[in-house]
Amino acid sequence: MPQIAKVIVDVPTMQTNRPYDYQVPDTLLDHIQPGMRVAVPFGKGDRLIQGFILTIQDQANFEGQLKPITAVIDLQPAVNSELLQLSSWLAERTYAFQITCLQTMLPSVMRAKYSKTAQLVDEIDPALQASLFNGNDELTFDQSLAPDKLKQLMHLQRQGKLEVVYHVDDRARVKQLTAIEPALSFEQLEEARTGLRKSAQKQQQLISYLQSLIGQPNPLLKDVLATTIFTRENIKTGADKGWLRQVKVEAYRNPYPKTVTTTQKMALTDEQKRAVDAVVTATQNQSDRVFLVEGITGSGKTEVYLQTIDAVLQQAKTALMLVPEIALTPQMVKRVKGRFGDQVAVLHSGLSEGEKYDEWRRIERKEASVVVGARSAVFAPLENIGVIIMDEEHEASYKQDESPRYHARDVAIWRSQYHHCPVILGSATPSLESRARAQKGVYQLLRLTQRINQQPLPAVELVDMRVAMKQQASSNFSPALLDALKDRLQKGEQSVLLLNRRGFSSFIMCRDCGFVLQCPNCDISLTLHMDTHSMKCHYCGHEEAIPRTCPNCQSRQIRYFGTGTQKVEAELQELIPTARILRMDVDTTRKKGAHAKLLKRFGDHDADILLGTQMIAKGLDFPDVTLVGVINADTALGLPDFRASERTFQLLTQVSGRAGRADKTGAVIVQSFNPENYAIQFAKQHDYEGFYQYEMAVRHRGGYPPYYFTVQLTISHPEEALAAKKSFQIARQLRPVLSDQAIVLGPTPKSIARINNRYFYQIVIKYKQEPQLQAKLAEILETTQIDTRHGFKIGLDNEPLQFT
DNA sequence: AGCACGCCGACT
DNA sequence: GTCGGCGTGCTC
Repeated sequence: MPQIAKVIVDVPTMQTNRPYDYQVPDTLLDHIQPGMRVAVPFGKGDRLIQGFILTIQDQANFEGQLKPITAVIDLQPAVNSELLQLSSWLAERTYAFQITCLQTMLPSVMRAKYSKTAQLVDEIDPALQASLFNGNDELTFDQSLAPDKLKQLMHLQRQGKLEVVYHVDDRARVKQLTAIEPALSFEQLEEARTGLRKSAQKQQQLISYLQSLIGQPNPLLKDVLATTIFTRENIKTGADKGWLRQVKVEAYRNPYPKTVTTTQKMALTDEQKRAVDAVVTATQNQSDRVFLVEGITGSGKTEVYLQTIDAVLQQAKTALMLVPEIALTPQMVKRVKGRFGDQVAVLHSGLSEGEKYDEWRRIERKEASVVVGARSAVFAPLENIGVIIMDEEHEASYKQDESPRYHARDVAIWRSQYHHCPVILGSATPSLESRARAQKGVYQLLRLTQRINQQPLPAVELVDMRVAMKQQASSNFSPALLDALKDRLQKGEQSVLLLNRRGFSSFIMCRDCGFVLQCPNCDISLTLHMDTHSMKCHYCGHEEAIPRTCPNCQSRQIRYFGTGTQKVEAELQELIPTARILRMDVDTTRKKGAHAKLLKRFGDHDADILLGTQMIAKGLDFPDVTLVGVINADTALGLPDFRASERTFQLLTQVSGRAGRADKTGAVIVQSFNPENYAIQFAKQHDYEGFYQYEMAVRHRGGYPPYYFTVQLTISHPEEALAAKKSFQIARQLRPVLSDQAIVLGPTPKSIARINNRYFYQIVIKYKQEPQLQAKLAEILETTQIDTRHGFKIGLDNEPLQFT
């Protein structure tokens, strides 16, 4: 019976976003399986591309002549049945191509690279061969190939003297090392010894050494050379005489070679114990319940995760723990590895491609049963998952900002339903979406209100910058903050300074009264557009002139808001010349490992003040930091995004938690032009619940998530008028299928209206229940496919986090 | 994406 | 007359 494989091909377009039928050659029949990568001919020229086998069946849907699969790339399926199903779901939910989803789930080295070579199949003029092929008979096509040479090649191809050969290169390489293995038995070696001269001391010793290896695991050559008296030459002699064999062994690139000190379970508080018990009970009952652990900083959320993982491992299941990229510090890894040892695999962007591949293989081979990783680790090929944990679940980095625009939280919940296991979402400041679900009973709320060390949360002092500016204009430092910094310097204690860089220069604020220009219709800040010299609302398109004086207090001190870290560093150095300042921002942490190095230097007291952007707010824990200063609390508030308050609250709460975590009490100083703003006030009080209630009312009033679902369409074109026209055309198509409950915002131009010479427009749909919406959006994507030929790009983001 | 087919302007 | 421009259609 002929076997037909349904293959998803690596051609990310709308038209090819479906399985293609291929014939399975008899030679491949016995080991081909769904989930394997294959190389298949595709299109007129039969160029070779990578594909994924979805299913194997005995009937083809396609009427025409089927092409055979050229080769199977994998020995084992690269994607198991669960992840295959997940890729379909993900493609549908995020409006992405299934091939893009499949590639996203795998380490990047498993994505094929393509190349094309020209191969001579007949004799040609030797002079031509010399000039074209440099004397060889093969030549790779690349961008450096001159057009006239290309012409000559095509001519030869038409004459049948040259063939174009396509290559699919799997870059997934297994690292191999050489090991030493005795080739003879103990007795045979002894026999070999008798043939030696007495003086051949080294060889005698080598034989004894080989005898001692029998029954032992084969040592690596490099270890033998490093730890024994034998040289490379001795080993070679042994191999030549047939005493030993040099064998290739697979090795993992180990990103954490240092042995970690084991750590012990900590005693749990009653609250922690209750949380662990609740989740562990769920794991025993195979329940796919979602728990929201709302725990203040220092309440020991991590210990709850670790003990839950421990219980899950005892049930012979596996565990997946997601952590935001910036929180995935060496300290964090050490803590988990210290508890669970070598069965932990770590996946994050700091690893090389090869290291990621090796960690992935360890998981796939069931050598690792605990996975710790950032967003994409949610696709780790674990089987029999017992719990999925997502720390800092409110973090925006869990949402991928390119296709497939998935949220790791949604994937985690999907997988938990597949594995019948619970999910823990943990945060000191849960996203409103999650907290609201806990309110409705969709998730189960577990609160940790006590700090482990029984210390009070640090006192937060608000400094009104409107007042400070009057005394000392144009300084980023209020007298209060400056005095506190000097005080810590004198005591030999450390300080952390946060510069909030979000919303840099994009909005304007009055320096006298803190007034931020708002849209009259939307309760959202207007964004400054320098290209059109106007203030615009990104939601409704409202536009007005840039004010010269403050509409609130008539001051002329109304201007763009924003400051860079370098400028602040220079200013601070001038104000406190003796302070050793460490600056941490995108510029100083670009290189691999730079982030960790900076943190280590600070931990080693190489500096007194750590100055940085948001990245300093996460997870770092230095016992000698007794002061946290926030230079500008309000910049995020000026963003044209309804989540601005939520982000500000989260950020302030997080940095506050950095102060005085050990025995020393900490202080927090927050500079703000809007000290009365509710997000800042609730953060000062460490009152998440209060903020949650208040913000929910604001969201309710404005009709924003979690009261509404949202979906964002982005339309772009090199010509602005065409982008605008197409957007309105799409909006017109949408309205008829929507109910009265749905709200269509826009089309409006995006805040950065032009990127790479393309003009961007967006449409945001807010809705509660629109059964027809998903299908209509998919249809729009389909029908606008023709337009991509004419320079249009249409993108869809389900539940966007960024509205800029 | 990338390849072939197809239909119009400036060259041997 | 042909070479080659890129608009259009299709890929099992």
